[in-house]
Amino acid sequence: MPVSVTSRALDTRFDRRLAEILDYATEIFAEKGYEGASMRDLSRLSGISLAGLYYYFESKEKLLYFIQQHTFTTIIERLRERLAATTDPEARLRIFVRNHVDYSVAKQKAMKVLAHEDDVLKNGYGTELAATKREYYRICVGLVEGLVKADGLKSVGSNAAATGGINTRTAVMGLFGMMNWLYTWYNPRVDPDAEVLAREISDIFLRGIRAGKMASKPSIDSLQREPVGRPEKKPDSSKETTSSGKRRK
Amino acid sequence: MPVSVTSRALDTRFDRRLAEILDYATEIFAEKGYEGASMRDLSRLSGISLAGLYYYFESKEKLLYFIQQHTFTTIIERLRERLAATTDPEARLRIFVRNHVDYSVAKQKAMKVLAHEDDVLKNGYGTELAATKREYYRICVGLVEGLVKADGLKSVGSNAAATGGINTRTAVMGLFGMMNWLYTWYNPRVDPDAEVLAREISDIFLRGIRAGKMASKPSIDSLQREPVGRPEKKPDSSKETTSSGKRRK
DNA sequence: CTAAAATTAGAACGAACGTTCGAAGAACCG
DNA sequence: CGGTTCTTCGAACGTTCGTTCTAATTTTAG
Repeated sequence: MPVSVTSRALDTRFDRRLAEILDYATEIFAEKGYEGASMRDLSRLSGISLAGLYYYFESKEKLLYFIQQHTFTTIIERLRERLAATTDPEARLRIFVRNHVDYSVAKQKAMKVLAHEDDVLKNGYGTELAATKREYYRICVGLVEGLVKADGLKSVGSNAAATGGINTRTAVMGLFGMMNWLYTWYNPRVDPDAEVLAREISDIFLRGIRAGKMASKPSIDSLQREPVGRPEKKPDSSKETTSSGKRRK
Repeated sequence: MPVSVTSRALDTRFDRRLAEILDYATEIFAEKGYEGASMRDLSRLSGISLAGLYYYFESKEKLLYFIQQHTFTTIIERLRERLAATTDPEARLRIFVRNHVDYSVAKQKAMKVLAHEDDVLKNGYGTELAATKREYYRICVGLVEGLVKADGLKSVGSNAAATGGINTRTAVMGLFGMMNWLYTWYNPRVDPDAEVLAREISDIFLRGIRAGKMASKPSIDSLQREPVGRPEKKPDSSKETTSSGKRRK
């Protein structure tokens, strides 16, 4: 019977062993992808027999769930601790970025698994993870809105706010993009450390969403709704492709 | 024998049929991932028998290669056409973003496959795609450097340039992050169209890399080298994980 | 030391995988 | 019309997949 999911309980032999296996699993999932990695790969890497693995978890799916859930909750946990330190909007946003970048740099593989195998888990664990993810997203939106409010003015409407002429959702997703893309390119040997990196990303974002003398139009947009998706038949008009092949022997 | 890979040659029946299959393949690869999707899935979706598929291409791997190579070269092709229109640095950067966003919105699934199955292909096709990708990346770096130069000053050093205090590589990767993350969240029914989206992303990026009155330190950094990676043993000190499991019946 | 509990692993399960083969059907050209 | 070429497919190939069964081994506690 499952007990907890958070950090505690590294005490028992069982938990320590499971944690070790999860690290190995994170490694191959990051390397070969969830579907591409086999339990036999994990067996080989961990040195535990194929059947032996199943003493610690009940399925490959649950293995992925453990990894993702732990990664997510740890990030949020640490964020909450750090955010308690200040109420200044800009400082809080910088803390958010710093926290995310810190974890991405320290646990690059776990972040890759989190970002890469995002929509693998289905109805059971999938919805729970989606909720955790939404929670994290909402924290970020809250920080950005706090920032917009603190800067005074420039906010247009209530849910379709404009940040320097930029939709809040777009801005937040842009920030997540910069941070979550890290795993594809970050190389500790040539790239700045987490502190510098977080500052650079924060700078781009903060300057980016604040109004300045723009080259194009200042900000006349305010017509963007929130995500409430109504069901509908999607036409999806995409066609066109390549040619070339083998053409029969 | 393979002939071309670019846009032409939708003439023959063979090419038209292959193009159709590639569209179906893009769809399931986007939905289930390359490893997760089976040839039987593709057979079912396309209505072509399992064996019949192999008349048009020689392996699942080649299928992925076709999709990725075509997507990449099309984007670059269109970009080159559009860039010919102007020499103004800012306008050119905006064209780059617009072109990328346009394609991402119009061919969301293809972009997902491109971004998601980035490191699946190995030595043969893999290196060719990597070269194409690097070419695209270099175009973007060129545009950003042109922008920095046009803004005058602020450039520090030659390869470790500072754009408003931000490493060029970081800035470019941040931009790619914003654009390539699109496929994870963009919803045509609630989000701005490509034009608006491209403008918002460009605005964030352009304001972001230009110096302004900052809240924190202005820009004293200039100590970041370029990617020249020397081979070395990576220690990779990451440990720590979750607990909880089933604990034997 | 002994007995119970926790932990490991060899071997095998059915299912699904990518791919191939040979023959049958459809289209084309004289 | 007949003959050649292009296109399609059912059936099967060998392999690998996630998972389970059962028994043996190791650890723990009295």
